[in-house]
Amino acid sequence: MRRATARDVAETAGVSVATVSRVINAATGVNPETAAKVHAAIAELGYRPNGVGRSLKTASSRLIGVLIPTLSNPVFAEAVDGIAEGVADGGYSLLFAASDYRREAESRSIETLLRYRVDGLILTVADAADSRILDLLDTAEIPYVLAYNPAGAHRRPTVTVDNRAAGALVANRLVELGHRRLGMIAGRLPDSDRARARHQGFAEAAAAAGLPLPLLAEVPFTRPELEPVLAGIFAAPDPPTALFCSNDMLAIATIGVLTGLGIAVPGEVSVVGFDGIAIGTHLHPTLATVVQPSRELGRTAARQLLRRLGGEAAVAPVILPHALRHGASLGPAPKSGRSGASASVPPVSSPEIRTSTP
Amino acid sequence: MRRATARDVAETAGVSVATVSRVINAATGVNPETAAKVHAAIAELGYRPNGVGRSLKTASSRLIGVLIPTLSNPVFAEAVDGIAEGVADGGYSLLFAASDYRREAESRSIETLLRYRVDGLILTVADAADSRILDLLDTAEIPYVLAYNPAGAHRRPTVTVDNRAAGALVANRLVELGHRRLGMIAGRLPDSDRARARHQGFAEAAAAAGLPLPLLAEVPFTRPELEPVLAGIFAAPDPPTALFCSNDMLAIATIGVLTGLGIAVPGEVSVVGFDGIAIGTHLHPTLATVVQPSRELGRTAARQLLRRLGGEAAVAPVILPHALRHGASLGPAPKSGRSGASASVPPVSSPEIRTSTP
DNA sequence: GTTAGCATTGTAAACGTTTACAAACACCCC
DNA sequence: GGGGTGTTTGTAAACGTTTACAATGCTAAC
Repeated sequence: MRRATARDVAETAGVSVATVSRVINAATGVNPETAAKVHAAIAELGYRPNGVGRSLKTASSRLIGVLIPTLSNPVFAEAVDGIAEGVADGGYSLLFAASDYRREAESRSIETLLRYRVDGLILTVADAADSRILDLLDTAEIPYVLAYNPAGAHRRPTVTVDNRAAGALVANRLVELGHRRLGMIAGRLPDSDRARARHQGFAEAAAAAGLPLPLLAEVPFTRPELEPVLAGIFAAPDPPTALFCSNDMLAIATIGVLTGLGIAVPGEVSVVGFDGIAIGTHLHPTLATVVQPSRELGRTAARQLLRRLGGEAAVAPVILPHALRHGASLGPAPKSGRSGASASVPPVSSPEIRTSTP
Repeated sequence: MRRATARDVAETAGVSVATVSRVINAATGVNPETAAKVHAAIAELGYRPNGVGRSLKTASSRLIGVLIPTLSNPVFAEAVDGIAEGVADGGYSLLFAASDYRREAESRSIETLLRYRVDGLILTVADAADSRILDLLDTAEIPYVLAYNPAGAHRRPTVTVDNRAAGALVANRLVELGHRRLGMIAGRLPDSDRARARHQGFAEAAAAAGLPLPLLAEVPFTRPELEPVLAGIFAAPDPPTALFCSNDMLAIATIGVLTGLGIAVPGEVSVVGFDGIAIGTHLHPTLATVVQPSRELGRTAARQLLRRLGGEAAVAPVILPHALRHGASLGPAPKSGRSGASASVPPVSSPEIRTSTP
């Protein structure tokens, strides 16, 4: 049976399609009796307005495109849940795509979303400062809001935390705990401006505290091969006593591999993550991490975009608060190096050290 | 600047819109030189075909609607990732909605998805056997595939595991380990036919092993208030020595609350979850659970739906394999009850006990 | 009784595609 | 040279809405 159209409803109700349209759009100026007839016809036929026809005519799809790296990382899943919550108020629906951290998939997915004529986009891209596709959105004047991507010279609207300050916060806390040899495990830096900002803050704070440049290991975001990397790091002399991981998933995997290698966490090495995924507090050991409010971040991004769609001019970046959550994976620096070869760690001069929580 | 249309491209290239359409659809029978001209015009104007116009004409949106309870539970997030992977092959995109476990949101969301004229749907509903909205989809002959919802008399296409057998598997394993007083913590049973099937299998196997009816506590899926529930259970005489939770998130929360109440896991009570979310192996204690292949489940659901859209008749249910994953949250029954008041547990007669792994 | 004003409804033209059909043309064979 | 065949292109109608505009009928004021 063919699906009923407004025309069918019109015939059944004995009115014109224009009247039907007025009724379903709750427009003013239609006789209550007529409206009742139309509603009866709608119910009788099981009519459901065709959004495609409407979109074509009104040039508005009531669709928001969402692109994130992957749903397998709870930090993004939660944000999308928040976005869904946020756009529902405005009567928008979500057209979803995942890039799997691949840049070419990023462009391709956005192109697809644009084909559907989404009214706006919420995106987490590899690098907000250097993105052809974002340039394209800008020139085409297609409204979008970034999520997680750091604010910067690009002046693009985004909702995020201060990743650099957060990275510094971690370094300072580690220094406070007596760590002198720091390391960072990150997803490939070119694939994540967040990770880059976190690393920058981390390294800067380490330098400010008079520490040597932290070791940096980059691994692919998807299926990182941590075992050889970590084995290598801890086979070398004077390995780090603390590792900052660019996200919680990486931190969890890192702790798992370290444990497998017989390296005690936090006895021999402390691990700090980033994101504050809910499950972290239930891990063994509980995960020390920088918490960012993901659901709220998604909701805010949605709200900002709706505001923009509502006619407001370019919206300013929003920086949400972050916080360091303590966990059992973080402890004081061990008294001596793993190999026993390194000299004892000199005491840290506390006066220079400050943690900052925005 | 107005967005370029096929008409603009046609004028620029000096051809008709029909030819433009033929070119972008890679149709046969167009002169290579003409095609080149058209491609040049497309590039020059930055033309992007309007999917809305196309959908209207072709009566196919190349859109798949997805409805799940929530993205906050990794089991669904992973499945959606799998679905996205699966439909991408066919050139489909995903229109996403979450019901938050509320039935009325379920209908409302599906109605919305249908307005966009999705070509098909992948759904996890509260109760596949009793759903007005699924009846509606059936009569309207709108293709859909369920995910996670158990197969049953309703004969609806679904991709799932044998939840009942899995529930029985858990009970049998607990009996093997000497547990005699079992309990189940579940989301509200009317809100989840999966939980119901798991409970059924669990209770049946317990009965078959000659055990008393397992205790059952139902809590809301969203923000379950476990503390009073568990406190109540363990204040009563002869509390259970093993708890089967209807999903991993609930199991994790349960372990957390039990620990807070000073009840040792698995020393005093064992906890078994369901879903096999990846993080479970990193928990403290590691989570014993029934593993279902979520990503694969999503991928399969997508494939089944595409097959159906490709013209195949009603597709049969697919039952994927499940497996019990051991974890430290599961141990042998304690020698005596928590209060010390209960009699010693009689030894279990092993011959009657069988575990089954499909 | 006329007519201005208002409320209600209808008519028809878009929106951007796809596609059946027709037209134009070149080629080849007799 | 005529006509059949095949390739390439164009014309125009449709898909299901919304909405500007016109038309209709009614009320009320003159």
